[in-house]
Amino acid sequence: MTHLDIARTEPTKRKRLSSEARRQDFINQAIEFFAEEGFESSTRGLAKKLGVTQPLLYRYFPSKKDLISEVYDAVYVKRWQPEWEPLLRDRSRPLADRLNTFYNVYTDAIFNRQWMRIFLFSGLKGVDINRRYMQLVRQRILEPILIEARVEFGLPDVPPKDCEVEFVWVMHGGIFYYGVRDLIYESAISTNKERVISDAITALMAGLKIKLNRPDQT
Amino acid sequence: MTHLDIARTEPTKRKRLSSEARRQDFINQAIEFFAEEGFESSTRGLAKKLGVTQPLLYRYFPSKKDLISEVYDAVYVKRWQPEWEPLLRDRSRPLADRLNTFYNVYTDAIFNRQWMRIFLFSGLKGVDINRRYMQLVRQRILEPILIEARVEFGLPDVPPKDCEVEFVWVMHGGIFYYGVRDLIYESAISTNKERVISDAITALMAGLKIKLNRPDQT
DNA sequence: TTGCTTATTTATCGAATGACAAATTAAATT
DNA sequence: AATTTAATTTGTCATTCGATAAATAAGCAA
Repeated sequence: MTHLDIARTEPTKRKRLSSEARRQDFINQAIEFFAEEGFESSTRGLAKKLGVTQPLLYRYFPSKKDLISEVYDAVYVKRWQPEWEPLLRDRSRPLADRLNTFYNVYTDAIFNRQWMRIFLFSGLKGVDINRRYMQLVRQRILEPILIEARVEFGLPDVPPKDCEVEFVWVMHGGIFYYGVRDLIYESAISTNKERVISDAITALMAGLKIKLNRPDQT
Repeated sequence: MTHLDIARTEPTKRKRLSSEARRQDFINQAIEFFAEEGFESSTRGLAKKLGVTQPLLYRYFPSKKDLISEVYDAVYVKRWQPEWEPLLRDRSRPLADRLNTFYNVYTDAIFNRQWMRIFLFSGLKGVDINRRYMQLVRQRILEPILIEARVEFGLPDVPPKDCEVEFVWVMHGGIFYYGVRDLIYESAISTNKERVISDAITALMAGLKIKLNRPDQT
């Protein structure tokens, strides 16, 4: 809608972007659009948001499916920061400190309405990239945390057990779900993210201390 | 689909259910259908699953929207058990025991693919009943847990602070998200629900002990 | 200017959607 | 068996969907 042309003084001075830049702009706006309306929403709705006609989209993307794939890629792949893992593994700092820093920067990256909604939408669709993201979290975040915890507690360096990974998953999921309540359900109580994270990490460390020191079945 | 009639020996012996029973059957199958396919899916698809024609649905429900409302009601309202709260408040047992019992029966009620998917779908749609459910969880589960914890720790009976509720939310959300990983993403590692719950409660109790005893800003 | 290339729109297709009215079938009642 | 009532199907509508082809407009090079 919005008919920007009408509001504009210069008549139809259409700045032509390079093909690739325009394409990127389309993808970015598609992220906003599909995050809000869901992937079932029409390409006509998206074109309206873009201020262009619907068939033009097919000049830039072969099909709606391909456009959505680009959206996934921009959200899941391009917003993952490889420096997160070394941050968790930096043994010059106490683990609790590292965890606080990490979860603050990690949630800075993913705690926004678009990321969260696209994650949930795609999860319900059962797309493959969603599963791969979960594996990435396990390998690059949760298992490193367990390894570092054993070092911190002076325990022998054995590979993390499944039920230990699950335990860290619960804490991680609790923080993630705080973001869902805040940004999607808009029902979070405290908007003090740092505080929520530090409390969760306190409980995680206390729980890990108990759990890792207990001789375990499984 | 399925063409049950063909498999059946007696020809077209169509047992006629009472109107209300048939309606309930439609709702139950609609839960399955929309949980799997999403609420955007067609009434024709649902009719196919039911083995009837699509216009028949409009004999039982004025519109698709009304049918979906019935689905929400059946899932959110009718599966909530009022005895959960007294269970949490039964001071004849240690709180950790009560929490274990409660979370096992609570997850028995909600840890199924249908409930979870409908919860997530409706959350993304931002329907009102979703917000009301979150308030119910807070009032009937999380705040009672905090009150009972203060009693357990011999602390004065003051109303729970927001950041304390948030802390319990994180644990609750962690358990909930375990269900999401298990039933929707199908990426849970341990399928030992009881173990996951008891570990989470251990961490919750340890975290609460630290948090409730610490003089707190906010 | 002229011609060439690329971006964008107009017009349209076939399929699928929610909904409705009328015809048909089957059960219930007399 | 005849009649009434309710359940179900057939047929159809206006709209919307993703996608394509052809026409137009705009930038660029000569």
